[in-house]
Amino acid sequence: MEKLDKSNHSQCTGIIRPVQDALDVLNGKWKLPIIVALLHGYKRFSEISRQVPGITDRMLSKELRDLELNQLVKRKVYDTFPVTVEYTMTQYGETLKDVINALHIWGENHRRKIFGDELLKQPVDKDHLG
Amino acid sequence: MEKLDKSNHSQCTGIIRPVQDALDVLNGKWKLPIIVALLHGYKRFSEISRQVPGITDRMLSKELRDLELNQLVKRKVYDTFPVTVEYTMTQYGETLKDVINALHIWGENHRRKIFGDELLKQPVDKDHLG
DNA sequence: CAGGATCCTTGAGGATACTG
DNA sequence: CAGTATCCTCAAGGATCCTG
Repeated sequence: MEKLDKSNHSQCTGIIRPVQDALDVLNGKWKLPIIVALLHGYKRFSEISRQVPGITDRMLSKELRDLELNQLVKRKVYDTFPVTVEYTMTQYGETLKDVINALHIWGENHRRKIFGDELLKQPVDKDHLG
Repeated sequence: MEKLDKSNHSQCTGIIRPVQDALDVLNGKWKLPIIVALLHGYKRFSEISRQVPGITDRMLSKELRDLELNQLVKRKVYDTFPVTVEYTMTQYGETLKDVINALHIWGENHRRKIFGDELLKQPVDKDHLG
């Protein structure tokens, strides 16, 4: 029974998990567009659907459930006919703004950097940046 | 020929693309562990491989190429025998630290929030958080 | 309106073997 | 040592139809 490989910087490696957690919350094709829509105040299922072009009902439903499980989004059902459902960001969900902002800043700069460089050489690899 | 749907907040929707760009740079199963390893100064292919448990040569090679294309990582070949290759973060790559830090802070708090809540109810859904 | 159920496609990633 | 080449699996996401 030997020591596990805890040498030098294994504690630092522990940063990976929380960072991945944060990334997971935003990952997938639709999470971000949905979150942005909700941060802008859109609420009903069909409204979000319209605000997120291309998404299917199935995915929207699934992703909203996911966001709800992560307590980022709150779901309220109104007993109208047909039924109306209202989605809102939770207060906690709003804390994502900071993260998204950091990503936004870096991402914008990255775009300038990559396109600025590569457009001069080759028609940018489509797999490289969306 | 009608106006595209540019109404109200379509400019704000433009934040989605750069944020996704930033997310793409970090996404996938291995990007982050590799980046963290390199931020800690690990360099040679096999060293990184050891620092990122579970990764295959194929994936490591592929991800490093990807990071290199994004100019986050620099690759240097030394004419030894057998050949030695050294990977280092570029100065630009180091700018990721800020983003990763923001994700880290939010992610750690998220972990506390979700586990703190849910452990009291049910054995946490494995699909929910890694 | 707000979804659920079912079936299908695609691509990320794994396993294994090989090479300069 | 530092990869490439091939084949394979599996899950994210798409398409379509159905319902309270």
